[in-house]
Amino acid sequence: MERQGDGTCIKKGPWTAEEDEVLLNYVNEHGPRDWSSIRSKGLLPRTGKSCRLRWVNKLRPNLKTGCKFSAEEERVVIELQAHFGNKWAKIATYLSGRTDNDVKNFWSTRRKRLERILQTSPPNSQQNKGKDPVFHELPILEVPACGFTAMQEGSPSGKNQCLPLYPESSEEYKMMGLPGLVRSNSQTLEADLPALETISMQMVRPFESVSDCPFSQPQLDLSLIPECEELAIEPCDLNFLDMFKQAEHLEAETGPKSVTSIPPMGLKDNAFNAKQGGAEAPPSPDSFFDDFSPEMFDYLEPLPSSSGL
DNA sequence: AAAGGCGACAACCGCAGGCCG
DNA sequence: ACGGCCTGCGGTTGTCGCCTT
Repeated sequence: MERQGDGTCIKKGPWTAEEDEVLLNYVNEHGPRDWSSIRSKGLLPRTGKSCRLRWVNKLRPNLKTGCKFSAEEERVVIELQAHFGNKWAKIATYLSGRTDNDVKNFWSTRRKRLERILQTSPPNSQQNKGKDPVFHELPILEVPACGFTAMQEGSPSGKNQCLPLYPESSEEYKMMGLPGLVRSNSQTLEADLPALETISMQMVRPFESVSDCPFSQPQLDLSLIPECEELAIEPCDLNFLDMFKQAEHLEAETGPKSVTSIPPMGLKDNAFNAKQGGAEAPPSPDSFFDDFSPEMFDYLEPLPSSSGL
């Protein structure tokens, strides 16, 4: 309990069943609003904020409480995070029964795990001396941002298209990741929102089989955003290729079971090798995604739930 | 069996935006 | 136009239970 200036006490910490009941009764009677009046009326010694949070995250109807993220949900979160950034509330609206807190927790747990996995990897090659560790860029590496665009087969243009992304800040750019720099022609994000709705629909009705999963059918028609082309090459040098070299090195040392035995994220061998040689032109945009497949997620994190698809 | 690591989840905090007087 | 209040959001931290060593 914490005493306020007005003499009243504010309770913090875990909610009791009795408090939940009071809160539910209040919402049933008044609707999910006027949270502050719950305290002012003396119904609960909780702030309006705390009440709202409790209702949104636990008491609201149709929540998937105690239910782990399915493989499809994971993929959707990954895709949407690549496009929206850390807009958890927005992402949550595309996942039936999930709250922003759920998505946020899911993502941070995932990120922590990835960081830890890579931290246990041997030190980077000389190329990384004096640079931030590669794992700082992890969210980039795990997000093949164009994967879900393959489901836009019914788009008006009749083509599968990548959502356009124009990073306005370096932070946005970092969050987005290289694949997000690739897009087709002049489409707006708003124009692609129906496609996102499709994702939501898919989440409500889980894919019947692997072959139904739109993520497994990448047919991309992509081109680089001209103004970002230069930027796109940079992270490739700094991160992707470092990762690939690391992976290659580690695989030689520890065998293919190593967690860092990383497939080259859709880079075709020729593109990868050309880049390694350093003399050739950067890989073509298409070559980044020709090999995209759902398995590309799996090196980062096994998806136990996906095995049962 | 005990200890530590880790993942999942719950809840708080600070900030920003909208609304209203 | 301005300030206060309310709501919503994102970041962070704490807790608990399970698993591994």
